Amino acid sequence: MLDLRLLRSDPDSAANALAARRADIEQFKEVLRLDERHRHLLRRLDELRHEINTLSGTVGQLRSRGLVDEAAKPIERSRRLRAEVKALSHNAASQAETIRSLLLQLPNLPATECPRGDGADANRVLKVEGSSPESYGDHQRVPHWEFATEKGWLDIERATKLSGSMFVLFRGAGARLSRALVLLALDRNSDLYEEIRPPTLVHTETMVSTGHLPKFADDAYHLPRDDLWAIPTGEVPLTSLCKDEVLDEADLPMRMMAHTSCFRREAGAAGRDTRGLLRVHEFDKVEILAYATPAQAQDIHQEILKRASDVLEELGLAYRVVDICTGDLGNSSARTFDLEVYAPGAGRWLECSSVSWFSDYQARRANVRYRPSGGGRPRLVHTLNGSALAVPRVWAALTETWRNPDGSMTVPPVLREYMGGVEIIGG
RNA sequence: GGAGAGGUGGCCGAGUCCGGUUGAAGGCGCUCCCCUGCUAAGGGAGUAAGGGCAUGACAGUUCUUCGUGGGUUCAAAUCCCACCCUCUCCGCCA
Repeated sequence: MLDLRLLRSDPDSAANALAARRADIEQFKEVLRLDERHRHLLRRLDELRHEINTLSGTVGQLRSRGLVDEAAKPIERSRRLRAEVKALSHNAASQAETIRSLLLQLPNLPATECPRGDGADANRVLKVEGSSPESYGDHQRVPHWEFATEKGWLDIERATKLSGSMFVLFRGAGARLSRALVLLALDRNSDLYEEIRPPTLVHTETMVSTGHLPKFADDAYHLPRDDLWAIPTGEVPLTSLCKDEVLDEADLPMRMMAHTSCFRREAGAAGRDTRGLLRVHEFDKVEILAYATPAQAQDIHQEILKRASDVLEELGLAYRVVDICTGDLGNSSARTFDLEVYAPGAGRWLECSSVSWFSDYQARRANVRYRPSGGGRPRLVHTLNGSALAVPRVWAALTETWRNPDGSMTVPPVLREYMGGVEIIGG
């Protein structure tokens, strides 16, 4: 959520920033208009309440001195004022609600460094690491959905039988490989990031805090009977972990990681990227996330990016870093670097991590604050996160990249300790 | 799911029966100052959040908030209703 006072004090730059990401400017202007009226009403209410408070003080004093008759007049006046307050405060409350719901729909302001542009075409590739797409052998250019099923590592047909299309099932060495990737990602970050195993079902409010609701309700699974939502990412519970808390500045940055299932309805994506593991409804992911002071935020952003890309490097995968432009930025983000891993069999770059800086947009919704070391008012933290490793797409790129001419797969050295020391699978 | 107890400021904890100068005693923590050669101990002062108005800044002023929402009243932490959450016991269950 954006800071209303900031919008008020500099509406033009806010409007420009929002326009850069193609947000609804009319909605933004409506917020400002309503806010103006709302504040006017608040002022009037304050005056009325002040008078009521004064009058009841008077009544109390008169009565304590036994002057009951003298109290009749202020009581009568106060009673009339109360009626007025009731009527007006009803209006004020509904105004505030409208303002909030409009505000919740407005996306974050993109960072000034964020490349301008209307869509994915304007995203900027910052760097490319590892083998070039042309350098792979024919044996690596086989898509995973062809050989992995054959090898018994992946069983999409049966997963579909259980849960429908776009659900997948790993088995045998494939399942173990999935688990190995999770363990690797956790181990590589356990030096600084506290491991957390959060709930995967959360309240509506928790989903609102990260910005996944109210705008993107269609993308998430909802259990109406208990009004719980299946998290689309570990970012959701981690961001709200310290909801309504005031942290000490000395505790920042506060780093956390979580391995969870992630659930996505992928509404509107039906028929797109549906082969194999390219786009699935449920997947495992290790998320890393930090609360930081505004001053620490940029360093942490780079730190998360480095950690996420280091794992890909260790796995011997080619990847690139993409600086997401304003028009393609996620709703809550001020700046995002996507990591895309190259899958030679699928023949394309697969987005496997979005490393984002949310400024105070999520923290304002979740109300996560810190008290500055020098004292003073609590301030909102900044939130940052990224996938340390999202299993399916990395699994896909990995099995394709490390595929041998005989159809077996060499287990990358870093994964062997998690694979029972095995060097080759499917031989 | 049943019975009981409880939800108060950064934390602990009074106040709730008998509504009024209590935004809230006391303590802890924290900040500043004093004292002590250092440390330990001691003394003093300050210290909730959010919003409106106003301001160059500091100060100021006012409103709201004692789990949440509603009600009664001139006046609610305190009375009434509903709901949520926590704890203990019982039941059920991996």
